[in-house]
Amino acid sequence: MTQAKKITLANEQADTSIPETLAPGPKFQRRLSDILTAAAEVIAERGFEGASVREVAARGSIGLSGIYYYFKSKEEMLFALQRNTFTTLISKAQTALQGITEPEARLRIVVENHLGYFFSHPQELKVCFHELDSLNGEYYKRVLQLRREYYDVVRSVLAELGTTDEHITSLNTLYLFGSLNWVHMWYDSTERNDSQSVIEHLVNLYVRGVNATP
Amino acid sequence: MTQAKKITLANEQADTSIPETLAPGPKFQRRLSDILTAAAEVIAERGFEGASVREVAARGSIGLSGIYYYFKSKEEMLFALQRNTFTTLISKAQTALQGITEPEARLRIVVENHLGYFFSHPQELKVCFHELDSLNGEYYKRVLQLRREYYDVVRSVLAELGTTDEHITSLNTLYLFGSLNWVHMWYDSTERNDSQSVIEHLVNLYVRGVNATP
DNA sequence: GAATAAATCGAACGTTCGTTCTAATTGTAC
DNA sequence: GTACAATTAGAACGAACGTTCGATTTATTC
Repeated sequence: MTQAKKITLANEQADTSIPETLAPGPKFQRRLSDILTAAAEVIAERGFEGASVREVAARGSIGLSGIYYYFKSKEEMLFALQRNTFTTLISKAQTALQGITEPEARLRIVVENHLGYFFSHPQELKVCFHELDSLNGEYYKRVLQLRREYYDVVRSVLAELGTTDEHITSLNTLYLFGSLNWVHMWYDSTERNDSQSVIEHLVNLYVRGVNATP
Repeated sequence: MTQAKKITLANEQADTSIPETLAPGPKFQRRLSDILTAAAEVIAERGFEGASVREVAARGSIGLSGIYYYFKSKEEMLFALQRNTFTTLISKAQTALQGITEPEARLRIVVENHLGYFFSHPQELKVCFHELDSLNGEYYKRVLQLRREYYDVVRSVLAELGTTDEHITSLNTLYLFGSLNWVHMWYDSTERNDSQSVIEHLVNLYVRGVNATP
């Protein structure tokens, strides 16, 4: 009954030690994931305020009130979407970085990871990009924390690359995030816009730009 | 009576040759400008869909229905805001570039112009950054055209700086816009965040990053 | 100061929104 | 097949939205 609340907010497993009924249930998770995909589509297209729960429900093949079985509010839906995206980005980046030591290769991995996820999940990234401010209170704080974690991953990679000045490295990290997140405004997957060259030229820009003292 | 429509959409002067009554009237323009400032504040804070005409009216010290004396719809208000911002950005950049020939100096001027306008009008730039997709039809087309004009100004400056490859120059221009437009997500004017160093490091990054063949 | 235009106001309209509630349906274990 | 929980459906709520309209106030011209 309070399943949705537990899952999306705390992600804590039901610690009931009764028989063998999988607590959240794989079916529940699959349905929830479907709804989040629909939500990403609608919110990316209309913005969070402009997206109606009714349209998310329709595109998720569920009734309007059915949404509220999985989320206690529209805002919690947005929170779950952003939380999923950032935790995925962080864990994928950390996995891909493991064992790689060469600084330029590590930067390439970070850029590839981010843009690769954008190419396959453009709506999710666009929503995370646009709608942080649509969250309030605890939701806002927790997503902000995840963004900081992700930011730290990228900054530590840039720090190894060139200058040792912390302030400059921080600025460069923020500039890089700008470049990365702006891609959705111009990248057109229907044109033969080579995704690999987008990645390569961005890496080149920062490899050359970060190095060398003035 | 249909003054608002003429001004905001076509900007055509009333060609009545009667005596000496200034057609649009400076008072009309001043009031319209006040309302647009209020609109920028509210839309920057709540997003276009989330911003209510009622709140814009209240912050502009005018009644709800008074807004519709100046704009025929909420969407036209957003259009006027974006049009003003981009035409200002373009004309300021062109003026500042006049007579300057050194490529690096020209890039510095472009970055200074954009960020300087952001530091003094953060709400307006945030709105332009976020809400292009909230416009439809003719409004959308005309703002898109202005963005392209501004993009061309910046691209031509970057083209003089280094590589002669058109495709790479276009990519670098888009990366630069990303870095520039992302600033509003992290720049805090209350902290002693030195705005000049933000400009300088970004210029350095692109001066070094654009040059040199792989 | 009367006449005309510019600017503002207050009330109301139909619509859509997020959310809730209760009942019905489906799946699952004995 | 009966009992019970998980899941969905339908109808309804009050609130807030963009927009319109007629009347009223303010400014301008003679």
